[in-house]
Amino acid sequence: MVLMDFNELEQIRAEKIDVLRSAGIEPYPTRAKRTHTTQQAKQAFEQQETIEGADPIRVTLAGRVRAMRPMGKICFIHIEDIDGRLQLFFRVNEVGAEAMKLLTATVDLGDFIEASGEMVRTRTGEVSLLVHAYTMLAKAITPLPAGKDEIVDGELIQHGGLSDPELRYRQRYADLAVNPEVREIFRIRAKTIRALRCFMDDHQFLEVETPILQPIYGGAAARPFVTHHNQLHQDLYLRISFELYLKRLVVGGLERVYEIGRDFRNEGVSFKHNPEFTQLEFYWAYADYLQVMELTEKMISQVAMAVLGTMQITFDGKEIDLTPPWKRVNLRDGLIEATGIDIQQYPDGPSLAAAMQEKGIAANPQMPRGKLIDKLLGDHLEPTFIQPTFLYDYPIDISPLAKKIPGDPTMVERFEGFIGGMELCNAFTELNDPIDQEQRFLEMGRAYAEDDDENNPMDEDYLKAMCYGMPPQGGFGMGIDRLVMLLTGKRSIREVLLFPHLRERDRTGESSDS
RNA sequence: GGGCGCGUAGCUCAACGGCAGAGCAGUGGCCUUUUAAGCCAUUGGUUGAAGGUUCGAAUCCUUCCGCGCUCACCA
Repeated sequence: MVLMDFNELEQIRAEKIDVLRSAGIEPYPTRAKRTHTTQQAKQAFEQQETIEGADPIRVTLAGRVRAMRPMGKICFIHIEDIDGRLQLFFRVNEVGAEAMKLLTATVDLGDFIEASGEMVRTRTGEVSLLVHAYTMLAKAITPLPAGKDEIVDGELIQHGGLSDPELRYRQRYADLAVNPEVREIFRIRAKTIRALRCFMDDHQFLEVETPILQPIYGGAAARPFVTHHNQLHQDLYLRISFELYLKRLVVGGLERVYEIGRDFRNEGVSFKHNPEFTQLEFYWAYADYLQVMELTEKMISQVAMAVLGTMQITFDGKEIDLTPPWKRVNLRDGLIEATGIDIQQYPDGPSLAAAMQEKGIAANPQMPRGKLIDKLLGDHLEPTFIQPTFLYDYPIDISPLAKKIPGDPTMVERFEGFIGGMELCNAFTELNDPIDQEQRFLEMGRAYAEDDDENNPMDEDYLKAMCYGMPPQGGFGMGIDRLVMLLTGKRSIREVLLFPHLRERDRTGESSDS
């Protein structure tokens, strides 16, 4: 029982709850009566101040106590609310001796309080609320993990605040309460998603929702999470992409569709991977991957402008310019330049692996050709693409849902977008030939072991949809978390997820018996 | 999963084989314009867990738990 485990500091605060109750004060009242936020009150005051002999501005503010300076018969408290901090000025003259005594006896840093009075300027010129009456709104028992801070030229300088990453992620509420820059990350995240939505809507894309629980997973090479429907006695998978469902909708005549939602992949966790992550996918009938490329650079640059007001961002100490057009690099040419290997000359895995080994690049000859190429581009191209770059024209064997380049049966019309040395998006001209698609599924099946989870099962219903006729279309997928990383300058995906996945804490403290 | 690093008071950190400490927060006192308020006094620890080496372990060794970085994995 967590409430039995109060430490000494919490015990002392919990006792103050009793002090309040015995003074006839409810420490958790049902309602608040706020009339202004801190900034509204400040603005109202500053406006009124210019008028000679104007009536005082009377307000009721509510917020969390973030600083407290009791000085005997007066007391200064800074409260913080959604849009900033404001100083409360308590004087025994206004609030009375009894309330003054209770203030210092029962109010702690972290408590939510409400105070009403008139706006004034203190001797040092700070706009403050001269408090006539105050009430407790919610007594905090656990002290915030905050150090002291000061405001210098409007900048908040924290002295010894919360920095332990584990505590920050496990107790994100405490992190948010204490670190305003963390709150800002999630404002940027919200703005980013809104800007993406606006962009898609403005381009006549219809927002849709497709199943998260799927009987057959597909659309990406990834291990799925498995779950079970009890009543139907049916295993279900959490989706690893939206692709196959969205393209069914294009078959149905919804020419432009998009979805923003969560994907789940049962894979390793890293600074750019979380088991669940947010994805934008769109499908665009009668467009090809070149049009998608143009729409992509337009979208990202416009989103940056909407969110940050600029197309110049700084990521990992590097200046990045998102202004279109972006650099375009042909995959084959890029690999020749970076590694001296012309993938065209090595039609299968073993020959390509041998060529790689000759260049001193570790390569497993057992690996399929596509995976080797993927490894080459991941190691030798991806990290070099700091400025926005489209890498285009991929080998067919790592792109089973993309359409062949006319006249070249080994390559497909596909591109990936990279920024800051990180893959951001993946797109292609979609394969719409059901017979070709069935072949690709069968080839994929052969390339993977039967028990390999990445061996995507044949989705017969998807083929059936395609048999009804699927218009040519361009498709696109992007990790929104990574875009938010770029826009906030954060190197870890965990920084841009409110509740990143962490291993379960060993609650008992006993060593595991496994 | 492998390698490296880290885990000490509520928070930020010292002590690196010899009495577990500081600042902030807390508690008591003084203080009617402060703002990292100040002054005086003071509480607070199973050093992540378990085992081992040693006269003696926060410190050295082993195992485990968690976090970080990194490699592997990751159309």
